[in-house]
Amino acid sequence: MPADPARGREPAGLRRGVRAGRRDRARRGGAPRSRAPPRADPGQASLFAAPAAAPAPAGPDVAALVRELEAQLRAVAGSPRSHRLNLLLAAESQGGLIAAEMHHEGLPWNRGIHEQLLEQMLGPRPEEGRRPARMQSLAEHVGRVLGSERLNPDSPQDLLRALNSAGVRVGTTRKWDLMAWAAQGGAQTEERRELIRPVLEYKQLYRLWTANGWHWLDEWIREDRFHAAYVVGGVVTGRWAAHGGGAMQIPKTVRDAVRAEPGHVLTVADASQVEPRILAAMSGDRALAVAGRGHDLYLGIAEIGQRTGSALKDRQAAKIALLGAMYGATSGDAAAMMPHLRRLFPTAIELVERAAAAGERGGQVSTWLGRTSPVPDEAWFASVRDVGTAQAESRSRTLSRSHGRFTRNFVVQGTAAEWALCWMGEIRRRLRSGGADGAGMRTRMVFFVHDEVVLYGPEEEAEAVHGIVADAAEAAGRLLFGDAPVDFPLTVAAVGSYAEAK
DNA sequence: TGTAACTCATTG
DNA sequence: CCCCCAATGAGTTACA
Repeated sequence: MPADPARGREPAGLRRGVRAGRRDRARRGGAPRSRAPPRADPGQASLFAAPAAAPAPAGPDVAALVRELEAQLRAVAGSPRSHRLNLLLAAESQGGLIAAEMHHEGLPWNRGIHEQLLEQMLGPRPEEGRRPARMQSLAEHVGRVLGSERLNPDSPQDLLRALNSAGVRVGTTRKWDLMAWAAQGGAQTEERRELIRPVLEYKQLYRLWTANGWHWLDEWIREDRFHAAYVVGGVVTGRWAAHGGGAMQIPKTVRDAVRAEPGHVLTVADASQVEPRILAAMSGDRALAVAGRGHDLYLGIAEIGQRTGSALKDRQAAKIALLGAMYGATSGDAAAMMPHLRRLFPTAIELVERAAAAGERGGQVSTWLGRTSPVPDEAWFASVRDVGTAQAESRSRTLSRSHGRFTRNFVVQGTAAEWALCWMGEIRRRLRSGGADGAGMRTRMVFFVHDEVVLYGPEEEAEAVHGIVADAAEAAGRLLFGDAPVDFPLTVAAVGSYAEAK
């Protein structure tokens, strides 16, 4: 059953019911549309009770909610894909519940270990408004080395000027630009590395300090828990977003502060190569599905590549090619491998190409369960139509292609988000019905990042939990794709520290 | 002075 | 190897 990612849009009532996301905010140009009411603070636990002392809260208008629900039910009933839409609504609803539970539960966070880590890397906590000692001395050192006293390395402009005048020919101050410059040094590569080393070190410490330093600890860790505030369906594709604390970007360097208490264990379950597996399932591409059965999908492709003499002969090549196909790479190794990929997996490639073509025309695409992509705004259509000059035509193509890459990725990323939602829903159900006495287990889901779930509970439940997350992954695949020959293997680790996983 | 946009690093 | 998809957040910078 091939999916048609470019099929017609859903009824308007449903499109309001299934939130379109927050993409408008990120889009430049054009006034913010601001049609959505201010989002309720996810940290506020009570949905129904009005704050006692607050005057006339702009709480939910029950009559309006009922009207919205009725419109939604009508829209779903009138849709040719009502079964899938109902599944989407149920999954979203369950997702809302899970997000609230995770927020309430919180990820165990050992403040002492985090502080130890900060002190080790940055030095003691500085006075307010001052740099940590290690950063201050690095800043001064960088200034001396580049011959720019009074350099403020926090300022990209300052830093770029100083680098250029010291002979470091880079266009930006990005880490990768600096490393590329050093790598091109020929015989001087080592000297160049030595020159930029303190700059890179400063940048690394700066990031740690500003994103996950003492301020972050003070603001986000309460009683040794990090309570991530999720926004279910907050991303335009249907992925979860998180508001506050950078919950979806917790760097690997601080994950060692996530610790189980004695007698407890963290179970970290990570789904492997979800998006290409999703692509295999929704396109009905048997060859791609079979390539991932029972083992690493990219390795599976590499094996096929070797057998058939294709250029996709190692894991890295297969990975780059497949990611490029889903992201819409137009240059480099990924683009060069597209013909090989198309020869091996024509059905899968056709799906993403059709999604891209629809997007380039300004059309909508939809996920497996029926979430539709937004229509570009009027300015987009105007620019795409304007091909009066060479410059305008070039701009038109850039915009068109860009939206094509977005819709190309939307179908895969959005359907992967649906799978993840079903996966967590199945985990939740099994946790609640599992356990020796049937009263449910004590282990809870405490954290989620797109294709990875962290659970926390007593050691003695760890083995059962491992089975539950794996069963749930399989069940989610069946729920969405029936008996399609695609499986969803996991990497599961029962650990005392998040840093030990993966 | 206050806000919007940019820059960079981080995650999947 | 940093090109391409989706995000958040802090700090800087441009500008009204």
